[in-house]
Amino acid sequence: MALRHAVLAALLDGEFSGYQLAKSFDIGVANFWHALPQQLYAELARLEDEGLVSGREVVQEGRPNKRVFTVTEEGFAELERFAAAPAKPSFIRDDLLVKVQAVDGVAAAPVIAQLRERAAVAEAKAEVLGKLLRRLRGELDEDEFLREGRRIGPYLTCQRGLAFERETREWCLRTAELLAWREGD
Amino acid sequence: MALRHAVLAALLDGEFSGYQLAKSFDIGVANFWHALPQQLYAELARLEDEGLVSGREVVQEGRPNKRVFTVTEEGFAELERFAAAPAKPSFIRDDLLVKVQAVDGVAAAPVIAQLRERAAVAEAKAEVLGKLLRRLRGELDEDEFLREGRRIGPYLTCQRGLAFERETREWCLRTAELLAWREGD
DNA sequence: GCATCATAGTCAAGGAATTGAGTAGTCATA
DNA sequence: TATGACTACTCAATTCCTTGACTATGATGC
Repeated sequence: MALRHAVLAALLDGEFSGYQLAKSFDIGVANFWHALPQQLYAELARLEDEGLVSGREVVQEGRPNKRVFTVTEEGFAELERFAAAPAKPSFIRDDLLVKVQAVDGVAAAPVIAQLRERAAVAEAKAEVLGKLLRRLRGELDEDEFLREGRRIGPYLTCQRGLAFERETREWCLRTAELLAWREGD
Repeated sequence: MALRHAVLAALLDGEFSGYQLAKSFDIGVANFWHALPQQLYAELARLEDEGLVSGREVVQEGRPNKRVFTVTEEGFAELERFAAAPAKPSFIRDDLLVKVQAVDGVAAAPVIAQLRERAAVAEAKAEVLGKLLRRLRGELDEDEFLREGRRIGPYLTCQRGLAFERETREWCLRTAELLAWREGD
């Protein structure tokens, strides 16, 4: 159960509601953890139950009220424990790679189309991440920020995400070209 | 339910038993899909039930017998359908990145240690993948093989895996150095 | 004055994955 | 001769994740 730790880590940047997390998970934390809204709500409820986060009602005008959460002392302690514990090996799951693995045995055309689409998605995501990086470091240049910034965690993970998306794009395009060439020839 | 497709894709390269798959998943298919032995056995049983693979007993000397599986016609058809269906977005889950995200709020030392360990693991995996690539292309050079080979799927996915591991290594090392420097200063 | 979208969240069912233990034969080594 | 390591596979419990539908308010467009 490590979604909880991803949530705690995301909440280090301030108060967020389940809804906000569900939105922002897609660009920030989603570089390394993905979750649907229902999961986030459920996890936040559990975390609050266990006293690792505390929620408060925010009354809003012009839209429904929301509950925002912050990490408690116990929450920090839990993160601390988690960070010091041995990490389980990461894993990727990608339908598209399964399809490429099987491409010699199935029709290539739909796989090529999906590779190109994925390349476009990766490019868009890379751009978003690039902007996020510029926003995070503000006026400073990268080296300066990384030496002196007081909140570099998200920056570092975004760097990783950006590199990943760029490479996904390159590989998808290369692979799509190759398969298309083999089809046409 | 897409483990089944990863299994089918893996079985395109020949007959394998659950045990063999469980081993080789770690180097080949595990670049994009990870599964424990129990899951593989269960999935193979289900696939056989549904007629997508067919198993046969192989009597062995000096070790327990095993059941190896091959993809049936229906299995191919299922793969075909899968390859043509829209791919769900891939996702990554990585404890270590969660830890880095949270690194401003927790002790950095254990995170640094884990980054270095991960870098070493990634390097080892990159080497294995490099060897696998050389083995797959045999005498040919890469371009030639990709133009003319008749089984390039695994090669392409290994390329992606190799790039991923290399980048994991670079990022882990850079990040570990940075965090260590910030600690020491 | 109605439809639609965005915010904000909830509920329940079912499938998939992880955890942990267990069986059983073979082989090397100490 | 017994200890551990490897092959080969199984079972059960639990936890986790996904799918899909549902409620409700306010804002915006037509």
